[in-house]
Amino acid sequence: MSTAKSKNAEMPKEDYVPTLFSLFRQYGYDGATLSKISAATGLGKASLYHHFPGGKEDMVASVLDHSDCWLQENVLQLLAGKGSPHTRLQKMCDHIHDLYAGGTQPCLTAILETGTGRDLFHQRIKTLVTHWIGAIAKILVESGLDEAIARQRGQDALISIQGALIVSQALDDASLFLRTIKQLPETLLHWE
Amino acid sequence: MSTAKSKNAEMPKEDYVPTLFSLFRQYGYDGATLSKISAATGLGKASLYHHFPGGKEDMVASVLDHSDCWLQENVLQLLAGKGSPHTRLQKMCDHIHDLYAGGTQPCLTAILETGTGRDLFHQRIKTLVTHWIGAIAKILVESGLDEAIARQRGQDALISIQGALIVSQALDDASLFLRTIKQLPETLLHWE
DNA sequence: CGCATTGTACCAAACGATCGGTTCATAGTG
DNA sequence: CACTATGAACCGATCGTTTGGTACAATGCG
Repeated sequence: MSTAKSKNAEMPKEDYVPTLFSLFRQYGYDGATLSKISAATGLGKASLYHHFPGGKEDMVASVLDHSDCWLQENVLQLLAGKGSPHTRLQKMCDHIHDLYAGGTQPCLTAILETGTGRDLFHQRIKTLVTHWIGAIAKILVESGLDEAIARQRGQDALISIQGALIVSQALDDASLFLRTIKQLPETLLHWE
Repeated sequence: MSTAKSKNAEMPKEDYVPTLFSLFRQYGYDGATLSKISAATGLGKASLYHHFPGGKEDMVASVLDHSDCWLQENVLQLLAGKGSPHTRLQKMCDHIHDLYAGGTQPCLTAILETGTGRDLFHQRIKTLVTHWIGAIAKILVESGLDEAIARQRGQDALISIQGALIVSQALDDASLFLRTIKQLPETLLHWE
């Protein structure tokens, strides 16, 4: 009986990362105050500093570690694996769908590129996005597209995902996002 | 007297809107503190409250008024005007290029959809984006596309613009944004 | 075994700094 | 002079952070 909310359950700090992830993607670095974080995690401020000695910056860093891990498992390994390119891209889109809760949740990296967060995490985000684009471009080359075209389409893939998230949330209409990622594999692999 | 010479020339509050616009698009609602606003405008806090009695929320509202005006002049009137659809879309893209400084500046509406700003301005932003999409869809219908397809492509246009802005800034590479808006008219008008 | 020691997980309270917001005396201009 | 615009000080609230401590389980040792 391990999952129930026991009062004295000792939680390693990884267990709080999903909650932090949800908070930072919603409020951003400046907007996610320690009070909000304390309320959301159920931990006192001081306890937060026990798990994350570096404070708020440390928390975001942990969330970004988790994001790097997500990208590795759900995109990089997947795209480099077995199956037809179309199938692999399809699976990537399924994982993207889950990550953004069907278009109802914003993107962490996008929101961290604003305000104070940008100064602190821009380089990490740049690296993450670069790897993502590179992995898509690679599978497109593998399936026969020209190198330059593949690189452009890798960029276009991220553009579509990020743009669809923003517009979907501006319009309160997730169907926009769903349509975009659904047709993404065909769009990327289309000839000429 | 002419416009130039008075040392303490009275500045109507509209003159500060561009500075506020630049600040809010860069830092967001939570990140743009009154201290930053005071420093950027050269006005003391009291003077800011003289021009904007409603405080920070009032300032953002004025910036959004300005944005509504921009959309009206640079998109809605333009797309409803004379010239071939392609030419009009081209001109719209030129204005978009200027608005976002060639892809080097973030989007105000996107950043206001985060943190505290979302609760305050979501409805206004939703209306603005809806009008933008509608205007693009209308000109596409006018040039012969099916109504449903035109509506989708109007959404796709905003998705591409917003996405390109985000990815360009994540990668420190404005060429991505430039390429996207350059090929936007052809993409929107393409047959089939 | 008994019992002190250590280490972990947690929190209430308070820190100095800064937040958004307000007031007011006065400098500048007509 | 009257009046407007403003700089500067101030307000209570909240910011991120730190201190000092409690509760408890595991360990060391006689």
